[in-house]
Amino acid sequence: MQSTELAQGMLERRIDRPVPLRERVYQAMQELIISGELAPGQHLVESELAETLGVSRQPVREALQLLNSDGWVDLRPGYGAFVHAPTPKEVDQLLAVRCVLEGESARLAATLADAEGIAKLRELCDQGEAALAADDVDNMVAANAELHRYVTELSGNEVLLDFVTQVDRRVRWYYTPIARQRGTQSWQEHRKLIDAIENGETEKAAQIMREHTERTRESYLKESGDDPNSEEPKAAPVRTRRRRTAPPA
Amino acid sequence: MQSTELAQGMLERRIDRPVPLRERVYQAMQELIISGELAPGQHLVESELAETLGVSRQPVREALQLLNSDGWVDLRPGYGAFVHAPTPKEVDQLLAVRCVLEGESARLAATLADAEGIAKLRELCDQGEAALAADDVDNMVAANAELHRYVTELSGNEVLLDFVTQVDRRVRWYYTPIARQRGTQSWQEHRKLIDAIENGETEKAAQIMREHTERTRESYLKESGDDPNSEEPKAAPVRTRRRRTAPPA
DNA sequence: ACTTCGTCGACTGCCTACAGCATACAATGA
DNA sequence: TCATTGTATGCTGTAGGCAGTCGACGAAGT
Repeated sequence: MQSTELAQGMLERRIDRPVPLRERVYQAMQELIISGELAPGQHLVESELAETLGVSRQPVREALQLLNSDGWVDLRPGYGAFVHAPTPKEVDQLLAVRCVLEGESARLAATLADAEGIAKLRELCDQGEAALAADDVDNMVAANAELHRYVTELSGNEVLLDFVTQVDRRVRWYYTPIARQRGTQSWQEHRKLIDAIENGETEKAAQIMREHTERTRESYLKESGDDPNSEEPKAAPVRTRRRRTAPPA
Repeated sequence: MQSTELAQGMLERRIDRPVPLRERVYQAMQELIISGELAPGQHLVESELAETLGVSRQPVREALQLLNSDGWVDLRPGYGAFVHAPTPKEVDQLLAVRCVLEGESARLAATLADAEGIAKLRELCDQGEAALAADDVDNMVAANAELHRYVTELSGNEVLLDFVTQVDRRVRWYYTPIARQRGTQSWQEHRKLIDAIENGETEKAAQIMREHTERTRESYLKESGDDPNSEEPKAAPVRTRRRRTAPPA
């Protein structure tokens, strides 16, 4: 009967189940970490977080495990959770991995991208350059991130997209100063990349992307002034009195 | 005082805390999935698993979340956990990602590897070829996996190692038939790879590794006979009576 | 003083319990 | 006969609580 099908059609928009608490805790804690309210190395006490966020310990625990698998916190069985303190070395290695992954993204995108995709890439370029001209760093970083993400999406490899996203989450912190430093040149490179993708020049696109991301990496090194081999976390672990401290790694 | 330092030195071996239950549950379930006892698509009921494994639901939940982040099971909030049913497309994409990641591994290894590392690689080759000659597929697969892993370790990039391991876990299933098919040729390629690494020929090593893993990927396609674009899971989801079924994705 | 031992508080890991929703099935009406 | 509504049951999400262990601190012994 058509009424049935119609009804089903109307219900097709998935019913949004209430978001589990663990998801919301995850979001909240991510923001607390980004904002620096939870300092790198700091010991995260489940009961405190639970009280602060107004939930029980269980969703907090589950959120912590999520955060752990995303690299935001380190979990030491029996000792608790600690805000992850990235070392310059780790960031450098992440940027190196990003370089090869996105190189492959560009290569695949060059074989697959259609006119629509190209148009969207160009528009993101416009947005980014407009933000640059307006000295609006936040929007420039956002446009940049979305452009890179979208290239990977155009690669048609969802696993690749997944990995790139993982890397991206863990280095997003460091983009702002880099973006400020790289400025105009970065967007010129984007333009060339898009041209190569449009023309289906796979190797050239891959090459451009690799060099582009490699320069980002160099920018990070210059900007941070850190020894890329340093194993020292940038922020020293916080120790408060009567607080469990991290055991020897 | 030296006695103090001595004592600390002796304690330096980390105290092995009893392995948390969630870890053991994780292991157990991984094996159940690999052995096929838990079929792809099957709904995993927390209380059943808890009873089977003799623990409460909590560690089971935590193990499920671990398995989720490692790609073994899919978690749908409010609906429960389902054994991940990989599609040929997904496996193909994973192998494609592995290809670029390990290519980079080889490149870096060629710049860093020392004599000791090279020797270990050669030994793994010996082991693998011996296993091949003895028609011992399991050991051959193991040697192959360890060789690839060790190349990445030699790259000196721990993040890269982490990512390669992730990919590896998710495709390990499929190695056995491939290894059987590729046989001798695979180990010849390994030898050439090691030579290139030893000689510090970075680009050549990377090239060899990319082609080597690319051939693995092609072998998978041939062996499985599946359309790499198929979105259909290889094993149909199991539905039992009175069982919660997967909601529309 | 310096070390060693014991005590205390704190936190994690795990368990049990309960509320609410989802599904399957039966009953009801057209 | 088919669609719809009601009902029972299973399962997830969350709360709260308890035992074991770790770390800090102080007391006692050397």
